Amino acid sequence: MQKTVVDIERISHVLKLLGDKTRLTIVSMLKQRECCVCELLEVFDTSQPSISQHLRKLKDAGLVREERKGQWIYYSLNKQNDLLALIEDILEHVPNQMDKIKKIQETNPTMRCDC
Amino acid sequence: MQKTVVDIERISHVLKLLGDKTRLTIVSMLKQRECCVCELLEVFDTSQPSISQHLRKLKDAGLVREERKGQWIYYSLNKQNDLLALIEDILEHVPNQMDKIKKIQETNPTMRCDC
DNA sequence: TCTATATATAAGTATTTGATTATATACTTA
DNA sequence: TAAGTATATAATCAAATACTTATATATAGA
Repeated sequence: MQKTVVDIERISHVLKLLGDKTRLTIVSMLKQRECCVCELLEVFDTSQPSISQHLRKLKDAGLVREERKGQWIYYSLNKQNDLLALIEDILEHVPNQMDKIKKIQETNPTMRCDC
Repeated sequence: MQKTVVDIERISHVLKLLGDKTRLTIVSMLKQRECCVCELLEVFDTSQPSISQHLRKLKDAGLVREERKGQWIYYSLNKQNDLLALIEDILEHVPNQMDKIKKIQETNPTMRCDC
C-alpha cells in the first residue's frame, strides 16, 4: 500500500537536507510552531549566517516558507509542499523539541508580550 | 502520537545515508528482495567498488545485513534494526523498483536456475 | 534622516563525500 | 594447486558541503 509516491530524485534530495542535524531539528521545531531566525539562534550553537543558510536550503526545497512580520522573519513548515506527508512521517520518529521551544519562550528574544 | 522515537543524531545520520540516490534505490530494492552485489551492479551506472562502498556504509549503520552464499554475498534489509520502522515509513513514499528487479531477473547475473 | 536591530548574501576555507583506479581477499572449479 | 570470478579495501582526487568572517539589505524608532 503506497502513500503519496514521489520521484526518487526529489525524495533523496529532501532526505539529504534532513540528513543534517541542525536542519532536522529546525524542521522538527517548526512542526510545533513557527519561529523567527533570532529564536532559532537561541537554541543552536552556531552563527547567524549559518542558520540563515540552512533556512535558505530548506526554503529552496519548498520545505519551509517565510513570512516577514515587521523586523522579524518567521519560518514555518510549508503545508503546500507535496512532500509534506513524507516529512511528517519522518518527524513522527523524531523526539519532540519541547526543550528548545521552552528555551525560546524563556529567553523570548523578540520581547513579545503575549499577556 | 509518536512512533518509535530515536535519538535525533542517529535519525539524521540515517537520513543522510538515504539522501543519496544510489543508496536510497538500493534500500528500496532490498525492500522487495535480497540482492547480491553483481545483481546491483546490473542496474546502476557505476563501478563495483562504488557499489561496495555504498553497501559498506549501509551495513555500518545497521540498515542492511550481508550473507555470503558461496561466491556471492547477498544483502538484505536488516529487520533487527531499531530504525526499521522509520526506514519502512520512508520507503512507502518511494516508487517501487520493479523495473530494476525485472532487469536483474532478465540478465540473471548469477545464472541461477530456479526451475 | 540617523542609528540600531534582524536577516541575507558573498567570499573564503576546511571537511566530507562519492567516484575512480589499483590491488587484495575469498570462494569455486578444473 | 592454479585460474577465474565475486567482492572488499586502499589510495587518490574532484566536487559538494557547512562553517566562518565580512558586508549588504531591510525595517523600526528617535
